[in-house]
Amino acid sequence: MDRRQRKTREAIFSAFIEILSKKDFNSITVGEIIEKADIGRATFYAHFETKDYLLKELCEELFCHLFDSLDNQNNHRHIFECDAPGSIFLHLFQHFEKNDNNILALISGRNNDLFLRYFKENLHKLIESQISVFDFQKNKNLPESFRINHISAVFVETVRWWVSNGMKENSETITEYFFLSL
Amino acid sequence: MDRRQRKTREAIFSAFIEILSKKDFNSITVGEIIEKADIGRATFYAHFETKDYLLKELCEELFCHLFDSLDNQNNHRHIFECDAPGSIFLHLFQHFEKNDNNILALISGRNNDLFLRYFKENLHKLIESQISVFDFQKNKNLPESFRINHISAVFVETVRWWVSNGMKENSETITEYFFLSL
DNA sequence: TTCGATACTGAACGAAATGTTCGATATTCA
DNA sequence: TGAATATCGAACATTTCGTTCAGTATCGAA
Repeated sequence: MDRRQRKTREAIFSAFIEILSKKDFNSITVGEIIEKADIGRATFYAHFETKDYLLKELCEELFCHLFDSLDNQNNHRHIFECDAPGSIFLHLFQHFEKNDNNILALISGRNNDLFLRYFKENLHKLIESQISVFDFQKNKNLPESFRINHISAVFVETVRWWVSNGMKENSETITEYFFLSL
Repeated sequence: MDRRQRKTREAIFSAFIEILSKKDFNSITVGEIIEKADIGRATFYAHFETKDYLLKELCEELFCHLFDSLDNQNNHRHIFECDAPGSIFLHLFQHFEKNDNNILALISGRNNDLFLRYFKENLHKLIESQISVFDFQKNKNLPESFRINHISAVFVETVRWWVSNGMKENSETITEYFFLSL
């Protein structure tokens, strides 16, 4: 990708994130974004069809990054076999703790539902692949699709509670909460 | 309230619900609503300041009704003592099953996040008052605010799963799922 | 370094939606 | 019946949207 394109795209994302942490998504205008990003109006529309697509691409960028980095760690784990099974969830909490990609500004702002929904969708696949970790609650005879939805929902809600309560617990403790509450 | 006001308000709500079940909230215009409700533009704004307030008042109306009717049933229960503790959740599922107030169109449409968030807020209070029902999972030593958030989240997600999977289970079964998954 | 390709600028535009105003009309309820 | 009030509906300024286009700046490959 052209360096100019990268810079513009980055400027738009960055402006958008900053505004998102302060204002409701619906009330944000394209005019605001291009002013803060300091780009021309036509340029914005050359990159993103609408405000909704901008949001979609931002989410994809953020969560693809997040889950890709997990996959890498996962591969390392397979190679060195140094991690406990299920520690992938600890890694997730640690990512939030480190606030990679300013993700905290988004999932703690007033638009957090927007992001947590995307997050949950991505989680679904991860949990499906890790479902064996949760065999301990298999005896309850609940349908598998129910269980997967349940587990990802509980994870997302654990994150929500943690963040909105000031993240006073460390990532190990919150991981424990997550598994205990399942 | 003046009969004219009631009729107008009802027409607006009804039109809004119908449109909500088909379109994304953000893309709905006031023009559409007043056209379907068949009222004058000025009349709409005499009733609701903005589209967001309309949504807010709709939610309040729906969920206040729902929880008020529960309170009544609850009082009956106190009087006759014929129900098992915790059956209040069965009653909730039954309300959805009967599709009171067309609530299903809303929580199964593409805007269900909007309503489920409001629903969860209302649930919070209910669950706080019913927390003794969940003593069985108290031994996990999780903070009470975490537990309350957890329980309401699991309830909401159970409803979401149930509805989006076509409500194949009856309300007794889904109540069982809810309690089993806690 | 050059040069063709491409991305950005910025102003201007029509279209659509917003929220308000106001005089005229219709309805309500006491 | 009559005073109060809700609705109508058209008109209005304002804001936002999404597009167009000619001119300028930047890029990357040769």
